[in-house]
Amino acid sequence: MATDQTRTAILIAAERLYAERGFSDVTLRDIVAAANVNLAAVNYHFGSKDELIAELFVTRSIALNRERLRELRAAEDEGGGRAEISAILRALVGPILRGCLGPQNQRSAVAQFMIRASIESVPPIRRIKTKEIDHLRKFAGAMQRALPDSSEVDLFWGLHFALAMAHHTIRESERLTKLSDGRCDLDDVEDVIERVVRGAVLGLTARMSAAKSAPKVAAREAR
Amino acid sequence: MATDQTRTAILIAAERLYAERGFSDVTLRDIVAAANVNLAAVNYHFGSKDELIAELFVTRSIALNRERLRELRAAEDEGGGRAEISAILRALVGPILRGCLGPQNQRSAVAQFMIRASIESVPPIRRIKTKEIDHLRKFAGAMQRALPDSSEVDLFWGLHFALAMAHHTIRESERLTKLSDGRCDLDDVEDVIERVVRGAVLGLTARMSAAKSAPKVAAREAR
DNA sequence: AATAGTTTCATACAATTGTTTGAAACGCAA
DNA sequence: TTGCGTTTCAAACAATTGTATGAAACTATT
Repeated sequence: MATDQTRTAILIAAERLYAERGFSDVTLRDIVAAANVNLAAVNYHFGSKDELIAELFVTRSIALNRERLRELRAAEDEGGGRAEISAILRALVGPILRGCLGPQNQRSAVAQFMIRASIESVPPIRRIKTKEIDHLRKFAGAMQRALPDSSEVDLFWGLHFALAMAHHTIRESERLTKLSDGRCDLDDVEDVIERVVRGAVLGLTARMSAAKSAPKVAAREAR
Repeated sequence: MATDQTRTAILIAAERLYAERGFSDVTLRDIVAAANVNLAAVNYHFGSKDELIAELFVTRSIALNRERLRELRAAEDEGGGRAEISAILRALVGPILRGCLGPQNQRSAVAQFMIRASIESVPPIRRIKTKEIDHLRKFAGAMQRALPDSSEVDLFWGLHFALAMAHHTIRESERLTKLSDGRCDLDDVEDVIERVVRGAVLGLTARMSAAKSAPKVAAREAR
């Protein structure tokens, strides 16, 4: 078996191509061409195309979640077991944003692949995706410890909105650049992260500290 | 030509199927089966599959934008030419959220189709999508009038985040329900709209009115 | 060196897809 | 009714895709 050259060559090429062009645009023939291996190698080493994608997703999902948890633990340690809400959210959205934005050359295939997976939702991935929820629960737990007075529902919405802003920014970065005539700088990743975190934190903390600052918000009229 | 029965039957069936199952899962044979017409009818009436999708997208895009603008104008009229920022954002995200969430039976195929289009980004749609930016500029303009002291960049980010929260909520409604064990009620559309609008407005107005309320937000540590 | 197990390769297969074709059916004016 | 343009239809076509096959090449143990 040696070093599984062929196997890993396929994995690397598949991840890169899927990350760049999406699942629906990339065929097995594209992958084996990029990996410089024979077409039949995919079925020989992985059984089927779906199993290749599944293995890729599982591996990368673990890697991304590990990085997120690493940052979360670091933040918790720094705060003596209780992390700031902003640090928690930064740990949640930072890794994916850093991996998908910024200078082209230092973007990570892992993060870009995961975004594709979260966008396209191809069958083999959909089947696995349930596990992601367990991962998010850890962040929900940390948020609850950071903001013990907030309602659970509000916390879930805050978590959800943080991911919303992060993912949408990655997916529509081109549109935002065009809309703003380049004035929104998507290459300043740390600035983007702070904007996302700030937006989410405001939504989570406004009830307690800034409830009266935006009076008209709750007013309903139309319909 | 009579009433173009076949043509419209194809359009209706295609919109419903695409909205329900996405572009990649629906074949022309699925569409003509649902529409009860012959396979060749698609190419006869539309030229190609891509042109069918393009016509659908253009039509529906116009319909959704019209509804958004109608609500925006209504809000502006009520405020004597200057709409509240919350009303502007409500006009932006309300129509799509109302069309995609809530009771299954009263969801609109238009809105669901547009979400699919914004998610999957199939070639014929990508080519047209530039026009959407012009539409968003109108909302950016209204926001600028509502918050003349805000920087343009912040306004664009606010607009972007509002759409982020709306679209992500539609796409990941199932996950949010599961994550929160059903405690986040996605069927209460008006509540969802208020949460999205509130989140976006807070981000836009916090600098002026609640800057000191969330002190730690801007602090950077880790790395 | 010989052999057994693993891996690679060219090629073929079967299924699916969008598209085309040419004849049949239809609608309607002359 | 006749004739003509439009629309429908069944069938076939060409291209693409994931998968399977069987022989060849390779590896390593005996």
